[in-house]
Amino acid sequence: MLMSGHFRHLPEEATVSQPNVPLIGAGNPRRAARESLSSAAARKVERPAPLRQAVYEALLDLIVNRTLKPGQHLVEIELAEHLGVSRQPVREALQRLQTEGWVDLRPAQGAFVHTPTDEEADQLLSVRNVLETYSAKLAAQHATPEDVEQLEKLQNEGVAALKAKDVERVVAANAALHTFITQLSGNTVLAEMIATVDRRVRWYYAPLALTRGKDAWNEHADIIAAINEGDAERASLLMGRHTERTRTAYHEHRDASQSK
Amino acid sequence: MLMSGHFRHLPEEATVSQPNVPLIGAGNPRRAARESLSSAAARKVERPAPLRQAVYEALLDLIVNRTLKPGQHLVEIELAEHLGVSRQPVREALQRLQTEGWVDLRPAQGAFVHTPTDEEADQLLSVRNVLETYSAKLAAQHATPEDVEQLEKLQNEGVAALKAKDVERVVAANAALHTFITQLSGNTVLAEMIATVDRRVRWYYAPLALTRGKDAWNEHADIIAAINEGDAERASLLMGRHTERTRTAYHEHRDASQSK
DNA sequence: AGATTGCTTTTTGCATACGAAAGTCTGTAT
DNA sequence: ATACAGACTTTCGTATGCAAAAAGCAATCT
Repeated sequence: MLMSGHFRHLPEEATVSQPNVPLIGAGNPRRAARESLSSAAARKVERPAPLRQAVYEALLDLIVNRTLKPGQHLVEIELAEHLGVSRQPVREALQRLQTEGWVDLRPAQGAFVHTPTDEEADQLLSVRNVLETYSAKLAAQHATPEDVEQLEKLQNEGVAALKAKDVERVVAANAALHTFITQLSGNTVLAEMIATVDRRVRWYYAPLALTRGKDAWNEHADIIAAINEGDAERASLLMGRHTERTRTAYHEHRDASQSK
Repeated sequence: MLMSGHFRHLPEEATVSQPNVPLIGAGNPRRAARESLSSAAARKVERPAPLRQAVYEALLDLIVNRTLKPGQHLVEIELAEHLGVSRQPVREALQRLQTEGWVDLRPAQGAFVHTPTDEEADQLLSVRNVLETYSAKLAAQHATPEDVEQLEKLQNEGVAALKAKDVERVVAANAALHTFITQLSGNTVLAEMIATVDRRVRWYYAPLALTRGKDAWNEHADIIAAINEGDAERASLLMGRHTERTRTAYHEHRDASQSK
């Protein structure tokens, strides 16, 4: 019977911008909820993004940062009350999360945070690698000297972060570099696809907290060189090797942590 | 003001199984609507699939077969009345169609059938080719003798259809062969991704009504041979060439029909 | 004539309500 | 003590209702 407005399975101080807006009295709940939810992402849109968009982002964030755990049953009304909206936008957000693979919707039972298997994680990783390899090829064909300059900037940042042993910075720099290459491909469909897959891959493998060291950044340097020379085949080949090594590293790391 | 229950922009005899169920009197509309909509796909599910699933399939079909034209504004209540359900399941189906790229949802304006640009179509085709090339590689690594036998069956069917000059049969055989290879890859994530992309590619290029002739099937034969030998690199290489030629053929065909 | 403002109509977005299905618990019979 | 039946509870799925945004339209002003 949904005691108080609280969200049962969440820590009291959850990581949402404005959790648990109380919907006081007669005011307009929609307006209030929208104000509270539509932070960063929604603000720059001309026409206010619908509530469901904000709900989608909030839920995705809760899943990615593991406030909502894999396998957990998501009860619509609890999510709704937690976010200060009705069930409807929550449902629509869950629909979208399902098609993107973040939750499973079981008929007449509701939504469950998707639990990835090792197999599925590996398959996604493979697909990402293939797509990234292709994006490197295209990037080599399209990159301008300014683009290469930017690549080298990102590369330097990564190496610096590595030297400073700042793991978080290394991860960020690595993501930035790879993302930039996907965008250089000029194929927006491809870039978006990689972004989507990559987000799930990171989610799956995040618990491993793995970063490859200097080797990875040497490989980056070679890839950038190939892009600079416009050698598409070589850029593609090197990216293929690079991502494949990352994949192997994940496997070894996982097997090691599983057997202990 | 929504005269009669009709769907304004559709021909009277639309291509849905049971259009315009009247919802007579006091009965249970949900049950009735479900019965009428849940043809083929939904029937085999144990627990009855939700209405939104049937609505999704119906709408996707209407879009793919171009009853609903690119750019057309989809008014929720018209779709709802046409299908004999309320707006809610329609909304949820539209959500899903958006994430899959079939419709664009403009805030406060509703759904519009997505209009593909030449550029987007080509990008999708490129991505599909890359993924299919990879799937051929994996297929060569996994295929059993029985699988190869099945491949050859499909190949023979295609060649026979070609000889009979039955375009529709050729298209079907071609799709079946490619699909089977993606499944042989053993990577379900990959296979589903290809299926999704492929469906949109076919939609975009369908107006061209293009089929490559004997060459394509010779290439198929070579690919199957490589898979049979377990030669992953060769299968991959050949599939890459094959899909690339298909892409070129599309381009030439399109440019020809555009300039006339 | 063309642009502009204010009103009306249409359509979306969200909230609420209700019936139905799945899950849970309790009591009884064996 | 355990297994089964039935009522009870929870939660979903869909329908309906209502406020607000957008689109259309007409009268007015320049």
